[in-house]
Amino acid sequence: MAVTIRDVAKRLRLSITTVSRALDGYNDVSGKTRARVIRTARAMGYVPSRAARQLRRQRADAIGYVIPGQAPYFTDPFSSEFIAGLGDAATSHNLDLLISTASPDSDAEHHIYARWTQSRPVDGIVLSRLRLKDWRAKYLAQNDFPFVAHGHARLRLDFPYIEMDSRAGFVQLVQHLSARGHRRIAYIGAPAKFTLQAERFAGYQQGLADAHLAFDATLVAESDLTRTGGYQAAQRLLDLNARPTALICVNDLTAIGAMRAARERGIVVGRALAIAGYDGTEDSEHTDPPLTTLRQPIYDTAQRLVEMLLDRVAGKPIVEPHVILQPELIVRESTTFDFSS
Amino acid sequence: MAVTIRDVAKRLRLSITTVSRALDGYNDVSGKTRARVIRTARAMGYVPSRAARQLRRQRADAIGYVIPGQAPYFTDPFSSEFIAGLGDAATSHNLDLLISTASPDSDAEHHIYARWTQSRPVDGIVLSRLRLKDWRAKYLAQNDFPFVAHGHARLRLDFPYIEMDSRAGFVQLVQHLSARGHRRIAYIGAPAKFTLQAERFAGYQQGLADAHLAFDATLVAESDLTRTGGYQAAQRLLDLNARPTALICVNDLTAIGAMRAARERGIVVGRALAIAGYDGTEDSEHTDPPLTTLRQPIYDTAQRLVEMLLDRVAGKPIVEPHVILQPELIVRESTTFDFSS
DNA sequence: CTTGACACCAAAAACGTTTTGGGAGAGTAA
DNA sequence: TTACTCTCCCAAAACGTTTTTGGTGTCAAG
Repeated sequence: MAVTIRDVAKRLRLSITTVSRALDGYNDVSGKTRARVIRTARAMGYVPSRAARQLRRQRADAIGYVIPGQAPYFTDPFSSEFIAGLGDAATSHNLDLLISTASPDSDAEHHIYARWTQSRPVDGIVLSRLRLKDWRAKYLAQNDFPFVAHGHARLRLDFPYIEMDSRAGFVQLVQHLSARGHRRIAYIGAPAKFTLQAERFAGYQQGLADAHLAFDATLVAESDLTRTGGYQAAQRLLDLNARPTALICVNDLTAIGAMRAARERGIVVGRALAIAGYDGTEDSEHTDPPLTTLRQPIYDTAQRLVEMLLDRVAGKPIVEPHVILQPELIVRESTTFDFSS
Repeated sequence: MAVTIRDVAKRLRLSITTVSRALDGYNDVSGKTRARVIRTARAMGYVPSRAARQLRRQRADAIGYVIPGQAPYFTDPFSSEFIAGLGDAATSHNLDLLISTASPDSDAEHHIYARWTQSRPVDGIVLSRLRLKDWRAKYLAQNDFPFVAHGHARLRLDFPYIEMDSRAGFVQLVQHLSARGHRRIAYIGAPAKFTLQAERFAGYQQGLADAHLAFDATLVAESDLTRTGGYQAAQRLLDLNARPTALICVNDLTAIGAMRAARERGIVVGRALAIAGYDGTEDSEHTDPPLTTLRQPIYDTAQRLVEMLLDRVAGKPIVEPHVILQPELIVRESTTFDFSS
C-alpha cells in the first residue's frame, strides 16, 4: 500500500536502521548516505506511519481540546479563534489536533477525558473556560496527565495556565461608565460555577464600590454566554421600573443579544442605554452601534498555551507557568454618550 | 505504565489471544470465560492502546477536517457549527476528529493533505467550501483516499457530497426583493474560484432575469466571506451615484459587515436599503434589524456527511451519494419594507 | 472403535517504526 | 605487529495489538 521505510531501505540496499537514523538526523550516518536516503525517501513519497511511530515512541504527537459547547448550537467566536490558534500552533510543531465537543459536566465530557487519558491518542490536553471546582483539572492532575488551561480554578492544584485579569478589566469598565454619569449599572453574567463569572462579577462589584455606587442585586442577571441568553436576560432588566442606564455583559455574545432586546423596546443603544461586552471578537466591531468591549488575545493565547503544553509533555520546566494578561478596554460608541450632561 | 492486554492475560492465566477475542466479542470463547475477561479487564482499567490497534488493523478510527480559514481571523460561525456536527457524529461513532487549519490553495493546505493521505492518521476526510477546480478532490480521488464533501466541484469526478441548492435559494431571494419593488439589486459575492460563488451568483442573475431586471456589472462586488470584507465591498456599492436599494450578500457575515457600512452612511437598513444574507447563522437573528437569510442545516449536514464518509471508508455503497437540499428563505425586517408603495 | 464436529485456547506472525548493542574496517599510536 | 579509536553501518528487539494457524479435549454419530 503506502511506501514504508522497508521499501526505501530495499531500494537503497541499506538497512532499515540506517534509513531511519539518516532521516532522523543522527550523526552516525555519513553525509553522503544521508543525502542519498533523504533524496530517495522524498522521491518515493515516504512518510513514516504515524501509528507505528506512536507505538514505538510511546508518544502520540497530538494534543486534544474539548469544545465546551452545548451542541448543536455552539457558535461562540471565542472557540473558533481559540481552535484556530491551537491548530496553527499544532501544525507548526508537527502535531495533530484532536477535537471533541461536550457540554460542561455532562456524561460525554467525563467519557471523553477518560478515553483520552487511558487510550492516549493525545500527549496533552488544553482546557478552557475553567470552572471554580474543575473536575477536569482535578482528574488530569490525579492521573498525572499533562495539561494546561486558559483560566484557573479554585483548587489546591498547581498547573500551568494563562488567564486574563478580567477582574481588573471590569473594574476599569465600571469606572469608565460611572465617569460618564451612569448610576444604575446592571450586569449580565454567566452561571456561577465558571471562574470567569466569579472574576468578572467580582470586578463589577469592586468597580461599583470604587465609584461609591451601591450594589443592587436586582440589577444582576444570570445568562449562559450566548446571544439568545443575553437577549432574554436583558429583557428582564430593561423591563424593570427603575431601568438601568448601562449594561455590562459577561461576553460579547451576551451583549449582542442584549442590544437586540434594547432595540425591540425602542431604547437607543449608545444614547439611552450603554452596553459593553468582553472578548473583543470581530462581531463587536460590526454591531449597531459598535460595541465597547475588553479585548483578550485569544489566538495568541492559544498558541502560547500549546508551547507551554509541549514543555509540560517533554517534562521541561515551564519558564512562566502562570501568565496573567491585562485585557484592553476598547471604547466604542455603545458607551461614549455622557449621561452626566 | 498503562495496563496492557498482556497484564490482563497474565492475571487471568489466559492467553493474549483469548482475552483479545473475548473482548472483541468473537464466539469462540465460552460465555463464562468472556464474562471473566470482561470483568477483570474493566477492573484493571484496561483500554487498548490506540496506536497498537491502528498499526495492526491498518485503520485510524479517526476522520479529518481542515478548516478553510485565513488564520488568525477565522471566526466563521459556519465552521464552528460544522465542526460541532462533525465532532458529535465522530464521538457517537467512537471516532476521533482531527482538525487542522489552512487557507485555500496555500502551501500549508497542500502539506496537510499530503501528510494525511500518506501518514494516515485519518481514515477519511471531509471537505467543505469546494472550489470549482478543487485540487483537493482531485488529489484525494487520485490517491483513492475516502472523502466526502459539502458542496461539489466542476470536475469529471464522482464523489459523495451534500450540497445546497443555493442557486434556487438566491432566485427566490431576488424574487422576494423585486416583489417589494426593488429594481437596483446589488450582489456582494466571494472569489470566483469557489463553487458557492458560482452558484449563488448564477442564482442572482437568474433571479434578475426572471424579474425582467437588467444585469448591471457595477452592482456586483467581490468580497472574501468575512464581515470586514462585506463592510468594504458595501462601502463601494453604497457610494455609487445610482445607489442600489437592495444588497444580496453571499453569506451572513458579509451581510453583517454591509449593514455597518450602511449605518455609517446614515442609511436605514430595512427602510432605505434592504440587505439579505445566507447561512441562517445565529448572528442573523440579532442584527439590527434582524437579517433576512437563507438557512442551511449546517449541523445536520455535517453529521450526515460523517455517516456517508464511514460508509465510504467501509467500502459500502452509499445509498444516496449526491444529496441536494433546499435552503429555507427566512424573511426578517431587513427586507420587509415595500419599495413599490 | 473411529470419525468428525465443536468449543476452547495457545503460539506465532504481522503491522512499521525506533532504539539498543554491537561490528567491520580504516586510521593512528605504541 | 598490536592495540586502540573513530566512522559508518546493521541485526534484532521492542512497542501492544489483531489475526492466522493449529492443537487439544469432549461429545455425538456412524
